[in-house]
Amino acid sequence: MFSNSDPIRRLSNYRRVLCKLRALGFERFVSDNLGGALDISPAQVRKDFADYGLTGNKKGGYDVRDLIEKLNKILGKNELQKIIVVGCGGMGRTLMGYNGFSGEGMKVVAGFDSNPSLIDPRAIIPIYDINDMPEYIQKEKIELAIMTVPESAASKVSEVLKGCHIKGILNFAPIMLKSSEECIIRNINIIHEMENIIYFARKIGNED
Amino acid sequence: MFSNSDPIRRLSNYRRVLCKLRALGFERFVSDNLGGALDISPAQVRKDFADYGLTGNKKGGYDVRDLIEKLNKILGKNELQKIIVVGCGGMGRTLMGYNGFSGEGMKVVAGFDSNPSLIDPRAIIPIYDINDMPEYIQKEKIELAIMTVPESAASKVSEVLKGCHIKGILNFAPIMLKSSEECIIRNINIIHEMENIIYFARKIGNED
DNA sequence: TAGATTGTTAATCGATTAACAATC
DNA sequence: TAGATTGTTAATCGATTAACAATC
Repeated sequence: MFSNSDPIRRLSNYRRVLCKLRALGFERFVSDNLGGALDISPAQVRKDFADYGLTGNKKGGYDVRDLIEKLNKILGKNELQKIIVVGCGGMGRTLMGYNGFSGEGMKVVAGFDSNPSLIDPRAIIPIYDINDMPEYIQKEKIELAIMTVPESAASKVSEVLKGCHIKGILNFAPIMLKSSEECIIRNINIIHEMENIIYFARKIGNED
Repeated sequence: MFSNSDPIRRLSNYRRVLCKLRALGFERFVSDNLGGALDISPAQVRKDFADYGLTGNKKGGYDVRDLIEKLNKILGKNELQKIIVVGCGGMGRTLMGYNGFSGEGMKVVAGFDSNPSLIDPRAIIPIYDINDMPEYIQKEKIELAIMTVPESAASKVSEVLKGCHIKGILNFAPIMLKSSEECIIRNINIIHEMENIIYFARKIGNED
C-alpha cells in the first residue's frame, strides 16, 4: 500500500520551487526549468506530473499558479493540518516554536509531556499531561503527531498514538518505527544522517 | 561518485540493532534475525554485508561484536567526529544541547551566529561570531557542519562553508542544497516530511 | 552426517531515462 | 508554418529478491 515516498518528496520540491517562481513573477515554466533547479531530469518531471494528473500545454509548458493549485490539493494544503507534539524536551519545544508551519497550512495545537514541570495549559500552545492525550486526540480529531520523546519512551508512546488512531507520525526518537496500514510513520534519525554524511565525507580526499 | 545513500542508511540501522542485541547479551545472529527487526529481507542483509566486506560463518551466522566492530570502522566511529553548528536559533541550540552525539563518537565543538546577543565564547560549547568561522574551521580542522540558519541565509552560508572546504553538511534550512564532489550534503526538511505524512495519512480511511 | 545458513549468481522487479509522435 | 514542448511508450538501468551450491 505505501509504495514509494520518493515521488511525493519530489512533488514537495516541485511545489517549493514553483512558489519561488511565482514570487519572482514567473507565469509559466517548462519541465526543463523545474528539473534543472532540482537536479531532476525533465523526463522525470513530466512522468511525475503524468502520474499525478498534472497537465500542461504542448508548447507553452505549464502554468505556475495552476500547478501550485493542483499540488496544494494533492499535498493537503487546502485544509489546516492540526499537529500535536508528544514529548516537550528541547526538540519538542523547538518544534512547537517553529514558525515555518503556519505558512504551510500546518499548526501545532498542543504539546504533551509526562514531566509535571513542563505542563502549562495556559501557554499559547498549551502543554498537557500525556495522560490526557487520548481524550484530547479524540475530542479535537487529531490525526497527526510529532514524536520527540526519549528513546526509552518511544515504543510505548507510539503504541498509545496508534491506539488513538493517529494516522501519521513524524518520529525523532532514535528507533525505526514501521508504518502500518493504519498509521504512516516517517523517522528522522539525526545520528544516522550524520553517519551517512561522515561515510561519504571520508571518501573526499585531503589534498587541498 | 555518490551513488546511493540507502545502503549506508541500512548499515546504520544494522549497527543500531546489533548494539541492542549486544546489550541484551546476544553473541551471534543470522541474516533472518536482523532483517526481521528492520523489515528488510535476509537476502538484502547478506547482499549488503557482501558489498561492504562483512563476513559471517556458513552455519553459525554472524558474530555480533565482530560485526559492530567492522561497522564502526565503515561508519567512522573509531575517531571523534567534530561538528560545528551554524545558526544558533532554536533548532541550532537544541542540537548543540543534544546529548545523543557523545555516545556515538560525535561532538559539537562550537556554534556560530551573526546575532551578537547569541555570541558567548565562554559557554561550555562556545558560540562565536560567524565572521570568525573560516579561521576556526581551518585552525581546528573542522570537516562537518550542521546548518540551522534561516532560509534567507542558507545559500550564502553554504557557499561560505564550501569555501572553507567543509566536507559534509547536514542542512535543516528549507532549501535543497546539492552535494558536490567536494562536499556531501543531506537535507532535512521538516515541512516536506510532514507533507509526505499528510499525503499518505489522507489515504487512510475514516471508518473507525 | 544431516540440517542450516552463508555467499553469490541469475532472475525479477521497479524506477529512471531516452526517444518520438502528437500538437500547440 | 516551423520550432518547441508535452505526454507516453519502450528501452535501459539499477536495486531487490529468489535460488542454490558451498560448507560449517
